[in-house]
Amino acid sequence: MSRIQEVARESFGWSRLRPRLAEAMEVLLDGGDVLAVMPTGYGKSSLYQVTGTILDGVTIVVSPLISLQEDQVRSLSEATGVPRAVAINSSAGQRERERDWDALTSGEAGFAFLAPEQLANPEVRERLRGIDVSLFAVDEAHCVSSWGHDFRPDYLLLGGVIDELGHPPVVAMTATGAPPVRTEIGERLGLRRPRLFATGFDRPNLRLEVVRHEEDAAKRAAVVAQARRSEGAGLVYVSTRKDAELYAEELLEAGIPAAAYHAGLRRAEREDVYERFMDGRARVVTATSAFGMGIDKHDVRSVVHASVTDSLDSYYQEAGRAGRDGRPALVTLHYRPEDFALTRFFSGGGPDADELARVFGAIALEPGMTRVELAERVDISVRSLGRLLGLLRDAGVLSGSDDDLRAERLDPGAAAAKAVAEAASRQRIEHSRAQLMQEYAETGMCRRQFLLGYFGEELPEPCGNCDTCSSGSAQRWAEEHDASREEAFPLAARVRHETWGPGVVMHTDADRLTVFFDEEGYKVLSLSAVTDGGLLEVLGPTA
DNA sequence: CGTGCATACGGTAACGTATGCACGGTGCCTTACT
Repeated sequence: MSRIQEVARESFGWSRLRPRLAEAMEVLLDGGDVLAVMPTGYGKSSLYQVTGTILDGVTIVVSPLISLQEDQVRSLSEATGVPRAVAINSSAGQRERERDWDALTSGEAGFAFLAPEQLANPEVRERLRGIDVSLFAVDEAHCVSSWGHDFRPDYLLLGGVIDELGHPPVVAMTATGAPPVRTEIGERLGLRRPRLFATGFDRPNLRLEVVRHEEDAAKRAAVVAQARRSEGAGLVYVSTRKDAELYAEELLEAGIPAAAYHAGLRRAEREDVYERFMDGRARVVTATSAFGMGIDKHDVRSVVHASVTDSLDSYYQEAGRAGRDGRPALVTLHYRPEDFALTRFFSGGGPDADELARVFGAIALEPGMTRVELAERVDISVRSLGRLLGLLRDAGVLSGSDDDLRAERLDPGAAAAKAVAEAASRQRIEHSRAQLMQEYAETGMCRRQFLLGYFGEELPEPCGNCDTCSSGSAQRWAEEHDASREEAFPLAARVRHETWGPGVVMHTDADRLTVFFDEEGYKVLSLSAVTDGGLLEVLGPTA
């Protein structure tokens, strides 16, 4: 413990670490795994920075964005008496990359930042085997759950990489994550009895508001009006690139220094917008979800959503960029029920059963092909192959690492059918997350009570700082739903439903019970119906 | 699934309405060309 405080103080200049951080570091130094769910600004990064400095050997840090990796390397280089940090990614030339690998092998460098795509590369993994890895950190670990399934399937390979390295202590860090997301991170990474460090989610200085609209024009006008009259730095989150541009134009015309941000901009433009937002030249940024990770501006006074997001996890992450300085800030969701069409589209259609069967058949016939060879053989892109392989793995018909795939003894058609069922279940889960977003938007209860409940925290009284509290709706809701608390379904209890199968109790308030079912996702049940009908059976507490 | 744009339609001129169709987010990486 004294060594932890000493390194924190002398290398990083922190006079005193938060007790929870120091405790988590002790777990890591003892060889244990840690799942840290802590807000931005809490000092999550110190977990791998301090621990990695104390441990001999190399700390691997998985980081999703190259720009983030650069920030992280810079941050370590400013500390004193800390091993050198390198980022291994496509922005470096051949020669520089060789030098970095040499530094890692010789022990001169002690931190390596990589995106999961790097770790999917067999050559990179071969090199890692020649290095003494003493700590494995996964930053922004919610990406495992939100991106692993389709967008960046290599996130699902991290568990295998950790195994290959002999399972050094692993720390997974994220600022957001409802309990099912945490569970998934732990399972996907193969964490061993991870110690969970979850700090409070409540941000009392954020005023929460929701406005429902019927007409698109009315919604647009309301969003613009609010962004115009907001004070200080503001963010407007939209769901398409085109809308980001449109809103920015409209605000500019109204004399508001605004700028659009989305992934369609060139890198230099993106950096420019970011810098202008940071120093205040662009007071309002209208952005897609691309604007987010790595952004650390403390005085954002408002976050306006011009549409719903795919889940409350995403919503609270984006809205939570307001008021990090602790001073009052306003977060407002403007939505139309039609907005959900887009989130449904983004969650994707079902996979092609024929492609799945071809992939499976090709592996059964000739194991040991690389991904590129396999993609050529079955004539699909390497990218969609990654997604199909993930599905086949999850369906339990494929095993082994990527360079050594093994197919179960099964008819390709049957294997494909299992994978299709797996995808359908995943889609139901996605859909249920959007459903809970809608429940939040339409609830009469205190918004904060609802939101915190979603993240597994209880707020005993209505908060007094949201629109339903101000309108009196939250109070009425609390009175109407003043059922004596039913303790038959305690928090985190493992349950089984007649039709939805096994699940875990996420939340109870008054007469409602929220359960996350393994294969269906969230369901909000009426407590009395469940109790009277005997539909839900308690299997026991979760481990 | 919803939106927005282009084209077709009807009935004889211009223009509202109907139908069809493409498009919609997030980032690594690599390799061939300017």
